[in-house]
Amino acid sequence: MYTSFRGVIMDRIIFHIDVNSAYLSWEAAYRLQKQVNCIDLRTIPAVIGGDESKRHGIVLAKSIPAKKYSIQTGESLFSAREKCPSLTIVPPNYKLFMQCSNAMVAIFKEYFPLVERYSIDECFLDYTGMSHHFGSPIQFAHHIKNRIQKELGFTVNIGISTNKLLAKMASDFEKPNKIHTLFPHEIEEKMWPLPVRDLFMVGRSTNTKLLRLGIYTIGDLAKTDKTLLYSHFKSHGYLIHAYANGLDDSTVKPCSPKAKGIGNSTTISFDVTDSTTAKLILLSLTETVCMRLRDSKMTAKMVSISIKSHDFISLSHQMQLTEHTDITHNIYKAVCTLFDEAWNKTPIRHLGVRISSLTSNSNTQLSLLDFDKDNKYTALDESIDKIRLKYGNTAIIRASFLHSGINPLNGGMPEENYPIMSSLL
DNA sequence: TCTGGGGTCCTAGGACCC
DNA sequence: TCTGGGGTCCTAGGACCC
Repeated sequence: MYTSFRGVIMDRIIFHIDVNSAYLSWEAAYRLQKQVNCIDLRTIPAVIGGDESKRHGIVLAKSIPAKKYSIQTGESLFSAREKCPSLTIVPPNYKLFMQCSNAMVAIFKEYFPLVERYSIDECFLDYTGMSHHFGSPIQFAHHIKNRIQKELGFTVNIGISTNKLLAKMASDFEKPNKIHTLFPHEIEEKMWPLPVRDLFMVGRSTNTKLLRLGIYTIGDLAKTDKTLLYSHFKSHGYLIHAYANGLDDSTVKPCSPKAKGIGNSTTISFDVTDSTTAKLILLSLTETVCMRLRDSKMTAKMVSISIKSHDFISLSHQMQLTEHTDITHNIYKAVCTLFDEAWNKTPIRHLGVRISSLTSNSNTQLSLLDFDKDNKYTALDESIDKIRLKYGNTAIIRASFLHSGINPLNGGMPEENYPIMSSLL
């Protein structure tokens, strides 16, 4: 709720727009546009999936016919194929996905000064006070949905309500290509009968615990005593209780305020059993992370690594640097120390590098002791960044990667000389 | 050849201080 | 020798989202 200039309390009108099976729809629309007489992936059991030979073989998006075989996003392609042997599997094309996402956002920006890009395929819009210009919320939702379908070739669901949570829940109702409202007076009828797992922020683990407590539907949760929920879920209990009752006072925000951290990680196509190889992969991850850091004009003080072993046991280790930096060499030194301290010699499946405690690079002070050395490294990083910007990421690589068989820049989109997706959002 | 990658937030428990 | 207690900071891990 907010007070208008006349002092009248008005309900907000929030839209949540969600692309139906985003990756799959985008690929399908692209193929239809490029090729004549080709089959629409949305009409057959099909998924977008990673490369199994690289151990990236999971379902990233599924068609509605694939969903009928109970194929789930995130499950292995191996098990998806078991459920549906005739399944069509298509690799992801992240460049295309970014273009489709950007094209959709461009349409929203024709009407809305403020678009919250919640993810690559979801946006929140604030329609409050706009009925005057564009008609009733439902009329406008039809207009914008039809425009996207006609001009971009894919469908969206639109949820309409008085806050973001309810709008998001509404867009998740029947799909595809549908508009739903979930106003407060409709909560009891439309949201409370749903399984509690369908509520935003009730994940697998919370769901299991709720079922054990005899809480099966969102309505059950809404009517559960808050203090009981607190005793089992701490502050998360209060959150899901409020959500089950349709309460959310967060506002539609312009893009992402500022990143709290930058990280890249990779699943390696083989198990790594020696520290030389592991550190080479960590270097490639550090390079990408640091390029993104410098690109965002920030410096970092916290460095963390993560290791997932061949048997899927994860661990992480972190350390604070003595001062903020954006120098690849200095961050890599910390990464190596962390790895040596953390690795217990079990074969490694996955490695990650993440930096946080970010601050603007304009207020970073150089250490007096290392002043000359740091200046040299800063100049080196700068020239490398420039060359890569101008001639591509493979134009200059560290000698240690030569003949190593390891990608010199790891993280972001595999196989593509393309900027990191999240940094474009 | 079953199980990705990029994020954010919260909490338990230990270290340390007075 | 019957083992304070409050506070802060840090870390690792886990939960959730897309």
